[in-house]
Order: sequence, then C-alpha cells, then structure tokens
Amino acid sequence: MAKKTSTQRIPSPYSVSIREVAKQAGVSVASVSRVINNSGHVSEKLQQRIQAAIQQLNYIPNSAARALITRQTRIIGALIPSIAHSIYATFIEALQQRLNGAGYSLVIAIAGYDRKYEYEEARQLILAGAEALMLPGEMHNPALYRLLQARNIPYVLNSIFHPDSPHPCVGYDNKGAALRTTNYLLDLGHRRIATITGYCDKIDRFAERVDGIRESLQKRGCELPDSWILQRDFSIAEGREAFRYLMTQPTRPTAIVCGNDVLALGALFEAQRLGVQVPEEVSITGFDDLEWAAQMTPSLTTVHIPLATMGIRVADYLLGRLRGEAVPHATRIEVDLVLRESTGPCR
Amino acid sequence: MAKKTSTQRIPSPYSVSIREVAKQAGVSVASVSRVINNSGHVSEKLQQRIQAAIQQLNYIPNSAARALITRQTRIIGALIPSIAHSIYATFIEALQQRLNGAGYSLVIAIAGYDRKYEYEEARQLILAGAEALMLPGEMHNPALYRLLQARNIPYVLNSIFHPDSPHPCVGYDNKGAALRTTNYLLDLGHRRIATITGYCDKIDRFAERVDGIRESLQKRGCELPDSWILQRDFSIAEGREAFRYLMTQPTRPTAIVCGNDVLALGALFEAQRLGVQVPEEVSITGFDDLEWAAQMTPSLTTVHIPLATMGIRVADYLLGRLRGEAVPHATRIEVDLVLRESTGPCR
DNA sequence: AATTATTATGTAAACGTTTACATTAAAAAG
DNA sequence: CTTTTTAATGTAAACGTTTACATAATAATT
Repeated sequence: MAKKTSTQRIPSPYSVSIREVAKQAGVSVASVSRVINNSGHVSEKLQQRIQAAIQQLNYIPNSAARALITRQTRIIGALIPSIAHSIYATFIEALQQRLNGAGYSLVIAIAGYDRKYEYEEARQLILAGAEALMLPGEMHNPALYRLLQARNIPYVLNSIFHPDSPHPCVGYDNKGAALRTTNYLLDLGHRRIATITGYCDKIDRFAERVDGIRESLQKRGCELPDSWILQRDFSIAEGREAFRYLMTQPTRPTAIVCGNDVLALGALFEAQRLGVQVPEEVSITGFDDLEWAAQMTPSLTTVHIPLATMGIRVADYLLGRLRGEAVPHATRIEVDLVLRESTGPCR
Repeated sequence: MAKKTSTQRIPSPYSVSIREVAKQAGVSVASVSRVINNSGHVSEKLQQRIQAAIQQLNYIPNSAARALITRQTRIIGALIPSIAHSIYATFIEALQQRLNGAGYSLVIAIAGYDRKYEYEEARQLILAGAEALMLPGEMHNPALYRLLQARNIPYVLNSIFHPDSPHPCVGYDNKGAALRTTNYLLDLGHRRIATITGYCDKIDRFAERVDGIRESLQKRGCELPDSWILQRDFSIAEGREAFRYLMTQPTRPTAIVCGNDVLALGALFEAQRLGVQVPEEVSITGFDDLEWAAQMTPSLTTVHIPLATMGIRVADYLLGRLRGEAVPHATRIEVDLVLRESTGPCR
C-alpha cells in the first residue's frame, strides 16, 4: 500500500532569489547583497557581472526578508480622517513625494472620525509594518498613544500647533487664524457674526477655530451665541442648509466665518440661489484656500494653508526621527488670511 | 591592551517576539502562532492564557517575518496619476475600505503623467512588497507590463472598459459616454460644439472621450475642427482660460463638452465673469459628477460615475485573483448622463 | 624578498514567524 | 482493561535576506 503523499511546500514559481543571482554571476550571495545596497568593497568587474545577472533574471529583492533582518520596513503610515474632499490632497501628495525620495513608502489609512475605529486602523498600520505614523490633530484614543509609546514608534500630529503639548506636531495655529479672520470682519464693522463649522467635539481643529472667533468677539465686547455656532458634517449640501437656516432667522448675521472652504462654498452657492448679495448683505469667509476659492465669483476670503510645506515638514520630522537625528518638537506652519471678494464693509 | 570591542547587533529594545509571549504563557511558540491565526487545535484553557500574555506584553506580530514565511505581504499597490483634484478620492476610499476589510493594506503611489516615472513608481511598489497592482487606464510603459507578467503579479486597469484588450480592466466606456453626451446636445439643436479636455496623447481616457464626440458629430454630418479641441492640464484656471479663448473667436461654439468637471467648473466660472449666460448663450457639460456639480448655479450637466462601485469592483477583482478564484476579465461600470441646468436648447 | 596593511570575497549565523511532522494526552471503541 | 481514534501540544526546519567574521588576494612598506 502506497504511503499517503506528504504535502510539501510549493515554492512560488516566479520568484528569483539572491542565490540564483549569485549562481548566475558565479559569486557569493554576500557580494550580490553588497551590490544591491552598494555598500562598497566589490570590484568593478564583479559589480558588472552581478548587475548583468540582476538584469537578466529581473531580480527584485524580497522586501520581507530584508525587513526582517534590517528591522526596517521603510513604510510610514498616515492616518487621514477622509479624502472625500480634496483638503488633504496637496498635503499628502507632498508628503508622499518627500518620503519616496528618501526610499520610504507611504501607507494611508482612512480613519474616519471615530476614535475607536481610528485605533483599529492605527493598529493595522503598525501590523502592516509602519515604522512611523502621522496623525491628524491631537484628539486620539489614549490607547493609541500608549501603543506608540510602548513600541517606541515615532509619530507626529499634523494641522495643529501645540508647542506645550507632550506630543510632537507640525501645523498651524487654528485659533489664531480664526481670531485674525474675525478681527478683520470686526474692523469692517461687522458685529453680528455667526459660524458654520464642523463638529467641535469630534475634531479639535474646529473647536480651536470657534475659540478664536469667540475670543476675538469678546475682546471687542461682542458675543457668539450658541445658536450661531452651526456644527455640520462638511459637505456643500450641509453648508447650504446651514446658510439657509441663518438667513431665515429673525436676526441675521452680517458675516459668517466658515470652518472650512467646503462649508463656505455651500454658503456661497445658497446665497446665489436665494439672491442674497455677497458681500453686500453678508460677508463669508472660509478656511483652507482650496483651488476654486480664488476662481469663483465672488472669490472667497479665506485662510491659506501652505499644504505642500506642511507635507514636507511632516516628512522631514519623521525621517529625522527614524535616522535618530534631533528634530524640533513643534513646527509652526504660517497661514495667511487672503482677502478676496466675499467680504466687505458692514452696511 | 584591551581588544577593540566587537560590534554586536543591538536588538530593537521594545520589540516583543512570539517566543516571549510563549514563555510568558508557558507554552510553545507553535501554540501562540495558532492562536494568533486562529487556526484551531488549541484548547480553551491555553487560548485564554495566550491571549492574556499577548495583551500583557502588547504583542503585535512581526509583519516581515510573517510575510517571509507565508509569502504574503497583504499589501496591494495603486498607481494614481494625481490626487490634486478629488476625482479619485471617493474611488480610492471605497477601494481601501474593501481591501482593509479583507485584511489588506493599500499603498498608493502618485505616478504623475510620465510613463518612465510611472514605471519607477511601480517598481517601488513591488519592491515595497505589493502583491497586486491597480493602474489607471491602459497606456503604460511596456516594461511595466513585462515586469508584471514576468513576476506573475495580478493587476487591473481602472477607468476604462476594453473587453478586447489582453489586460484586465474595471471601468466605464469613455467613448460611449462622450458620444451620448454629444448626441444629447445635438438633439437640443446644437451644431457648433467644441471640447475643453486633457492631453489626449498622455491620457487615453481623454482621447477616447474626444473620439466619442467626433463620432457623434460625424454621424449627424457635423465636424469637430482641431481648433476646437482644446487640450489643457486640468485645473480650474486652465478651464477658464480655454473658455475665454473660445468666446473671443469670430465663430463661437454654442455648446462645450468638457473632458472633466474641473475644466467645466473653470468654464462656468469664466462664463459668470464674462457675463455669458449659461445655458442661454452656451451649453456646458462635464465628466465625473463631483460633489459641487449638482450644487452650483447653474448646476452642471455631467456624466455620473459610480466611483464607489468601481472601487469595490477593483478590490474584488484583485482579491479574487489573489485567492486564485476565477474573475471576470473586464467589468463594465455603468455611467449616466445627468441632465441639469448648464445645458439647454440652441437658440 | 619578506612582512604588513589593505581590500575583495566567501561562509554561515541570525532575524521572527509558520507549519510539517512527532509526540503526548484524552476520548471512544472494542 | 486494552486498543484504536482523535485532538492537543511541542520541535525544528524553513523563508530570503544582511552582515560579522574568516579567509584569500593584492598593494604598500620595510
């Protein structure tokens, strides 16, 4: 009776290993490795033979084996709330470009706005081998911070500037920017100012922006009533709805500070539909300076964020940490209020 | 004289290996492994002890070691031309969600519009361990196709539907959609039709859309003069410029088919600036149906693409291939012309 | 020419998992 | 109470690299 055939590991058919390259070139695996990583100590002659073999066999080193021995996956993870609006696009593009240039790959995880879910995504990122992480804002699951600490994983927060926080960050002063925006509207004579913004309890950056508006108003003896803080998901439709609501109230604001450009765009679109003149009847400001902000009619007064710069700074921070260099704990990105047509003096 | 201290490999300080978990739980590494992968054959009692040890030590398996032995990195790569405009956002988000659900990570590489550079990015992706790849459109470096073939890496093209091509794809019929759009304009009485679109030699999807316009016109005895095919980078500013150019010509088109929504948005913005009435003086159509297309005034007649569906189908194709299942060679995504306010009868 | 310093090349031991196979323990059948 | 079957657990060999160390070859010095 024939014995049952023992299952045997079937090698992946098309994989070429360093050993085959070495055999083809008639050298040792060590020399091949040295050529791949050009760590020197290989004669010109051998180098050529090995390069030829690599070409011939279409050899690409196995990343897993490499990562295992060097303890470097060369993967960096980024947690993003959403990419549904292009807010993050330029930023991520710059970040990725910079990381690629340094031989790292960026893995993006879309975390949504739930802290529990975000934690799971972060875990996945680490499981996937991420050596460092980028996180949006400061409000995260404490378990996530503990995990990063425990595993000694470099990370950096983006889009905020909190120099006194224990967590490193690269970003801008949300409160200050909103404060300046509101000051500008006050200077134009506006006193009744409302805000259409994101959910402050979920996204700290919106909370900070509201704080800035409130502080600016209070310093001039004005107030920001709770009923004029309209918190919405950020979509154009929600911005439109919120604007319509404000316009149907007995007392209307003369100026609206929007938490971001998407909401501002909604407000502008709805103003157009309702025949509300901007800026004559109501001034509108945004935050982000997305591409169309400058292009539409009326063009949008908004806070410009140098997103590409922020991407580069984030990359440099993480790369610096991974190289063991000294890096600044908090990096400030300067933002500017760009004055355009959507704001004007209060009538 | 003391001998020079020999360099020794310094183990990463905070990494916890499966061996430590095994020791902590008082079991063998095999049992720990079985629990991690819940491959069964482990008693309730041991399972609990092991889970406790994992929790206690905050153990996360080493992805590299795992990938090395299983030959699975669980990484899928996506080549994206650009994320500067949110065109890809919804698509990628859906794709990523689906892949994550199946335990895979998505690595995105921004490839730009240069085929040589794209090849390098693809190589990087494979070097990073990507088991499968998604590529936009069909026009790629032949070397890239050879590489994929040689290494037997599953891949799929997106945003096109070429059932007769040797390459698998998930996407829509660009030519057909443009043809239908143009037919609709012809039905409205338009005869002088121009197009503002992307660079056809770089991006096949734009070329196909132009083909569709041309074929539609020819069938009705009309023509698309070369001077009315305006190829631009896609930005709002370029769309504005192209529209202005068309409006200053001795003979104006009465309708403009734009290659995508961003260019259409530019045209609409410029029309507003110039005081050109849309659709009374000129009808404008887009392609993509981005969020604001429905929201602005006038709202934009455009081709709606179910991007989330496409993302899911792409994910399912690649996951199917990786599981060795039979998968459809070409999957068609149905697109619809959405009629809105930016188009009307020719005067 | 002999010795020493330098450089090139090779050998083999890790890295942290998974898993085939061996062994042991428990349950079922005789 | 054996014997057989089934399930639980352990042992050790891979996986494809990198790199410390050993050795061989070459160049520089005496």
